[in-house]
Amino acid sequence: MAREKGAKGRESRLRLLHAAAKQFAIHGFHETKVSSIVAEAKLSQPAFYLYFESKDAVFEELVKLFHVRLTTVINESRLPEINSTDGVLNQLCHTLTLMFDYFYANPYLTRIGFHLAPQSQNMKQELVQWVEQMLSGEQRSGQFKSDFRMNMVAECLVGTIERIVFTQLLPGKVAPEQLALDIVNLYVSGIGMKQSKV
Amino acid sequence: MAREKGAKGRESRLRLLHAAAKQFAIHGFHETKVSSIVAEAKLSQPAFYLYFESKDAVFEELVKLFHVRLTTVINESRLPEINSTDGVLNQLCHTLTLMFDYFYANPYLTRIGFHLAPQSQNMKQELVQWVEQMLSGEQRSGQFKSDFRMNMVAECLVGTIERIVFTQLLPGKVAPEQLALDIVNLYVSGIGMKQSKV
Amino acid sequence: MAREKGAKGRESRLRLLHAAAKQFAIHGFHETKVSSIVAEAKLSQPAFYLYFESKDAVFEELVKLFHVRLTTVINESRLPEINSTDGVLNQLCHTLTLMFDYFYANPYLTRIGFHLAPQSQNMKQELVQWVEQMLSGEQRSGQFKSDFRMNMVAECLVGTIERIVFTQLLPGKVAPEQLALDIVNLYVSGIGMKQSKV
Amino acid sequence: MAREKGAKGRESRLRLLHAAAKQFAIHGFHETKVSSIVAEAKLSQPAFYLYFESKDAVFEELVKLFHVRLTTVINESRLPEINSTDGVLNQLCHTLTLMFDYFYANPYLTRIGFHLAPQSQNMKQELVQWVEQMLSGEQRSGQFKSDFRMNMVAECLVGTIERIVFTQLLPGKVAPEQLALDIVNLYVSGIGMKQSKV
DNA sequence: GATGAATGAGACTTCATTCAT
DNA sequence: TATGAATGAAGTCTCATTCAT
Repeated sequence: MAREKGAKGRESRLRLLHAAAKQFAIHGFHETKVSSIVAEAKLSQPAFYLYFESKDAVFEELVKLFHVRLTTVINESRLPEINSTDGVLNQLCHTLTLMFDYFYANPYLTRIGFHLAPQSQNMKQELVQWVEQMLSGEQRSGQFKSDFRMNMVAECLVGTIERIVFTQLLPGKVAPEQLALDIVNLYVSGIGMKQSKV
Repeated sequence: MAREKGAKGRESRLRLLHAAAKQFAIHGFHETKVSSIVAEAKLSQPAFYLYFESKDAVFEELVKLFHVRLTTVINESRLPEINSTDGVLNQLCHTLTLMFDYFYANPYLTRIGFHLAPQSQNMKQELVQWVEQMLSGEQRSGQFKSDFRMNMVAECLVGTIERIVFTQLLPGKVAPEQLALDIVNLYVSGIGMKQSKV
Repeated sequence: MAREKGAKGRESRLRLLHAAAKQFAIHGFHETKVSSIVAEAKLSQPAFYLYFESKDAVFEELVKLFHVRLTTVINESRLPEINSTDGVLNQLCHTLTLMFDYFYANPYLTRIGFHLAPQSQNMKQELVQWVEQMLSGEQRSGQFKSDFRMNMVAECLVGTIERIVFTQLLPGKVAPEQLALDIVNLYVSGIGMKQSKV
Repeated sequence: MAREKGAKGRESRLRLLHAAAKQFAIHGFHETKVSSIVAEAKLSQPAFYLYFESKDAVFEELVKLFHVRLTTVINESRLPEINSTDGVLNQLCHTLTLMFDYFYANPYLTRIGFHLAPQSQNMKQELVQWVEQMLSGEQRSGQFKSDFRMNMVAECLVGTIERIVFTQLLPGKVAPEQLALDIVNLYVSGIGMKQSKV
C-alpha cells in the first residue's frame, strides 16, 4: 500500500473536524448533535470519541485553530516598518485585507471562533488592543486627532469589522480588499464634507 | 383584602419573566433550564407552565418585548423636522442616546433581543435601513461625501453600535449620551487630521 | 329566595356529572382531563373536588349509576308470567326494547357503563346469565333445540346487543323496538330457509 | 462470531415489540408506561427509542401488524368456489375457524387490534361488509330469507364474534373450530324448534 | 480502525390535586 | 359556594457517551 500508516485515521479525524465546523457554524453549539457530525462525516458515533474527548473538546479545538491561525495571519502581516501616517494606515489596511482573506477562506471556522465561542470576546479584545496600539502611536505623533480616545475608536472599528465580516464578506457581497479599504477610509475621514462637529 | 383580584398571578408572571430574562441573558437559551428560572422566581416548575406555553414561548415573548419597545423608542425619538445637516446629525445623536438609554435600563432584554435571538439579525437589519435612509437623504442633498455607499456606512455604524453597547454601555463604562456623541463624531469626521485618503 | 337551601350546590354537582359523562363518553377516561370537565361545567377545578373525591370517583359514580338504572329497567320489565315459548320471546323482546330505550336516552352513560368501564364486563356477564336462565328454562321445556349450549347462545346474543347498540341504536339508525324485534327474530329462526345444518 | 450482523438489534426490537404487545393488551395504552415495556424487555428506556419513534408509534405498529395479518388470513381462507348455500356456509365457517386460529395464536395482538385500537372499529366495519357481501349473494339466489337486512345480520354476527373471541376463545374455553361451527349454526337455524316468529 | 448496541442523566411538560381566600 | 394560584409526582423523550466486538 502506498499510503503511510496512520493516514486513514488522520483522514477520518479531519473529516470529523470539518463536519463539526460546518454543523457548529450553521446550527450553533447546542443545536449540533454529535450524531449529525458523524453523519456528515460518514462515520459512527464511537469513531467520534476515538478522535475527540467530547463534543466540547472539538469545539474547543476549532476555536483554538481559528485563534492560532488568525494570530499568525496578523503577525505575518507586518509590513516593513514605515514610520508615517500613511504607513500606519497602509499597515491597517493590509492587515485587514489579510484577515478578511482568511475569514473568507474559512467561513465556518470564522463563525465559530469570531462569533459563537465565548472566547471570541477575548479575541476581539486582543484585536481592539492591537488596533489601539497602532492608532495611539500615530496619535502621539500628532497625526490623529487627540480628542478621540483611541480605545474607543478601536472598539468601534472592531464592532464594524465583526458586522461587516458576517453581512458583507462571508456572503460574498464585497471583496476582502475593497472592504478593508472602505472601512479604513471611513474611519479616517468620516462621511462629512467638512470638519463638521455635532 | 387590599389587593385587587388577579394581582398575585400577574406578579408571579412578572417574576418569572424577569427571572427568565436574567437567566437567558447570562447563560443563553440552552444553558438556561426552566428549573433555574422557577428557582429564581421562587416558584415551582408547573407554575411556569401556568403562565407560559413553553420555554421557547418565554424567550419569544422577551424578544418581542425588546423589539416593540425599541421600535417605540426609535419612533418617538423623532425631533421637530430641521432640514439641515446638523439636523440629521442631531437627530441621529438624539436617537442613539435614547436607544442607549433604553439598552442601559434593560440590559438583560438587550442581550437577549440584540444578541441572542436569531431575530436580532432582522432587527439590526431594520436599524441599518433606518440609518441608511437618514444618511442617504443628506447625501443626495450634498452634505455627505458621495463616494461612500451609505448602506455600507450604515452597516459599519450598526456593527459599531452593537459592540459598543456590550463593551462600553452595559458595563457602565461610558454614559449613553457620551457614547452617542462619540460615535456620531467619529463617523462624521473620522480620526484623521486632514482629509487623508489611503 | 324561592329556591331551597342547597339547591345551587346540587345543580353544580349535576352539571359536573353531566359534563364528566359527556367528556368520558367522547374522549375516554384518560383523555378526559378534570380541566375539561370543569370547563364544560363552567366551574373551577376546586369546585370539582367540592363534589367529588377524585376523577376516578366520578367515573365510578357514573358507572354505578348506569348499572343501577339498567338493573332497574331490566327488573321492572318483567311481564305478567305467561308460561309459553311465545311468552319467553315476548319477554325477551320487551326487555330488550326497554333496555334499548334506556340506552338511547342515555348515550353517554351507556358508552361509559357498557363499554369503557372495566366493570362493564361484569354487567355483561350478568346479562349473559339472565338471558341464559330465560332460554334454559324454555329449553328444558322442550321448546328450544337441545343441541345448543344456552350459555353460548347467551354470550352470542350479548355480543350482538353490544355491537348493535353502538352501531345502530346510538347513532339513531334503527328504532329501539325494531332492533329488539330483529335480534330476537334472528336468534330464534336464523337466516336459513330450511333447517339447514353445516 | 456465529451470529449474523444486526441480529442482536433485531432481537431487541422484537423483545420490545412483544413486551409492548403484552403490556398494552393487559393494561391498555395509557396505563402502559414505556418504563414497564423496557423492564419487561430487559432494556433501558433509551433503547426503546432506538427502535421506535414513540410510544404511540409502537402501538400503531402493533395495530397495523394485526390488521395486515388478519387481512391475509381472511384473503387466504378462500375455498375453491362452490356455488351453493352449503358452499357459502362452509366458506364462512372455514374463514371463521382460521380467524379464530389466528386470534388464539395471538391473544395480545388481538386484544390490541380488535379491541383497544380506535381503528379496530374500521376493521370490524370491514368485516361486516365482507360478511354482508357473502350473505347478500346467497340471499339474492333465494337460499336465505329475504326479510332480513343482511347488513343487520352481519353487524349482529360481528358483535357475536367480538364477544365470543374474548370470553370463549382467548380464555381457551372452546376450540376455534367448534366456535366457528356453533356460531354459524346458530345464525343459520336459530334456536327455535320450528319456524317461530315473534 | 471502526461500529452496532446500549445506557445514565437529565430536560421539558402534564395533570390530578390542594391551599388560602 | 366558589376560585385564583400553586405544586408533587410522574411520564415521555433526548443526547452525550461507552461497552463489546
